[in-house]
This record gives sequence, C-alpha cells and structure tokens, in this order.
Amino acid sequence: MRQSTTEGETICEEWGLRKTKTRLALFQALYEAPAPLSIKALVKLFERKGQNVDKTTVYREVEKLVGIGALRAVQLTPRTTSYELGSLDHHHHFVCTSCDLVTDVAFSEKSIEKTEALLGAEGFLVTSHTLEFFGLCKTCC
Amino acid sequence: MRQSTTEGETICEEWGLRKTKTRLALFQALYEAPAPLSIKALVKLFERKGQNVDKTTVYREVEKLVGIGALRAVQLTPRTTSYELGSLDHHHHFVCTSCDLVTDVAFSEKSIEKTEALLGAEGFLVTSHTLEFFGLCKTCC
DNA sequence: TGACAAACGCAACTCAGTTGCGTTATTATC
DNA sequence: GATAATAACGCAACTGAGTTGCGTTTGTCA
Repeated sequence: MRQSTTEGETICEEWGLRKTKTRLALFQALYEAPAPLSIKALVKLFERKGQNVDKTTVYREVEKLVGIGALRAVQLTPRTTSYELGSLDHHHHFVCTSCDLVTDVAFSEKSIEKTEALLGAEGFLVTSHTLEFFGLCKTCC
Repeated sequence: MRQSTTEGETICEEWGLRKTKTRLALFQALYEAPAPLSIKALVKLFERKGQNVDKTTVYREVEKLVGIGALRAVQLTPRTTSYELGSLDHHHHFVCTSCDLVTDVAFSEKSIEKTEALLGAEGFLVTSHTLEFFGLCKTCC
C-alpha cells in the first residue's frame, strides 16, 4: 500500500514551505472545512485529533501564510478573524445571524441585487450586506 | 439672540430620547464627522472639547442607539467597530490601507466593477473589496 | 419639587490577538 | 547518519477592545 500525498504536502511544495505538523494539519483542516475557520476553531479541531498546538503557533502560522497569499483572512464577525485557502476562487459569504452558519456565495459579475435574489430563491433570507473597498487614496498612490 | 436647535436635539426628539450631554455630543460629533468614528475616537473628541465621558457610557450609548436604528455599526478594520448616523443613505466605504483614510462611496445599483472603475477615475487605487451577506438560513427562516 | 427610570462613572473583568525568549524540529550539506 | 543553520514551537506575560456589576447622578414628568 503506497503512501498517498496529502493536500497539505502538495500546498507546501507549491509554496516551497517546510512540512511541519502544524502547517500540514492547518492546510488539511481548511481544505476539508466547508467555511472559513477561526483560530479558536482550528486549535479545538487539532486537539480533537490528538494534536495539541499552542494558539500562538497558529496565530504566527496564519500570519505568515496570509502574507505570502497561501491563505486569506475573512472578517465575518466583529471580534474574530477566520481563514480560508488562498487558492479558492474569489467569492463572498452568507452569514446566518441566528445560527452562525457560513455559506460560500459565488458572485461572478452579477449585481448585489441579483445575488440577493438568487440567495432568496435558494431559501436564504438576506436582511443586510456589507461592501467595503480597500486600496490607496489619491495622496498615497 | 435666540437659542438655535442643534442636530443632536433634533434627532433626540425624532426618536423620543432623553437629551443627555453624552447623547447630544455623540450625535453632533457623528453629524460633523466625514467618516464613521470609533469609540476611542469619540472619547478623545469629547475630551478635547472639555467633556470627559467614560468609555463604558459611550459603549452603552452606541449599543442602545444601534439597537433602535439611530446609529449604524461599521466594521472597517479587524479589531475595532466604528459608528455612523443611521439616517444616512445606504452607502459603502473606501479605506486607504496606507493612511487609514475612510471615504463614503455611493453605490446606487451599479456593479462592483463599475464602482471600482469610478473610484479609479477619481484617483483611488482599489486593490481589494469585501462583500458579505447577512440574514437567516433555510433552517432558521 | 419630588419620584422614578434612565444614564453615568468606576473598577474589575473577558477574550482575541501580540510579544519575548528560550527550546525543539526540519532540511540542506557533509 | 551526523551536524549546523534556521524556521517553527510552547509558555508566560502582556495589550487593547469591549463587557459586567454596582452604587450614584441626572433628566423628565406628574
């Protein structure tokens, strides 16, 4: 029985990164997760799999990986940041304000109104949205 | 010389709210500000005007006012929440990642791409945007 | 003007995220 | 396989936004 290559190992090779336990587990977890994960959720997940990792290590790891583009940080709640794989296509999220469920939303050049209508047709009731732009202003360009 | 009615007093009357010093100063500050203000910024502003207000009071005040719709909370940075008047037309924001300048962006049914092009024509370089939807999922509806 | 509820200040707290520092593990080279 | 360089790691202490409890003050209405 041959040893198969995990998703984490593949990503590490793509980015020329050391294959550490934490990093492999992190990529695997985010690859399997249906939605972005918070640091707290990641630490808990690793614990349940019998691999105790300090939160500081996870914070430093995601900071590095966001920096090189291997991960993306997403802000879906006021206080906590979550993370998803940087290789995913550009997309947005739907957050249920009652049960905290997070679903990916493909945007694909449609307008916000059309997207909301589409979500409505799928059974989601959209009550609000946030749209913020980031970049450089006139004087900082 | 007659006593003119301030913006804060008008808003308090509209919402049937007590005209407290903090509340009047809060509405006035947000009315005059060109962009959303954080709790820290508000406390500092009050201090500079010679009116010391405890941060707890400001937190409780904005919580109440967001609850009734007199204010809106906006999340433009990972850790801190800012506030703007709830009476403002639906709009979005441009955040300069270099100097933290925040500018209001009128959306008016256009697509994200058109809005980014418009901002570009005005001298802003948009490098990214966030779009998140909030509401109730299928099971919570 | 007095009574009542809303608003307030202060101290202590929670919790996400950060920093410093000494130790351990991964990888390239021998 | 041994070894040296460096990246990764764990732990403890810290920061800073936001919260809670509680006793006091203030705005409003009868």
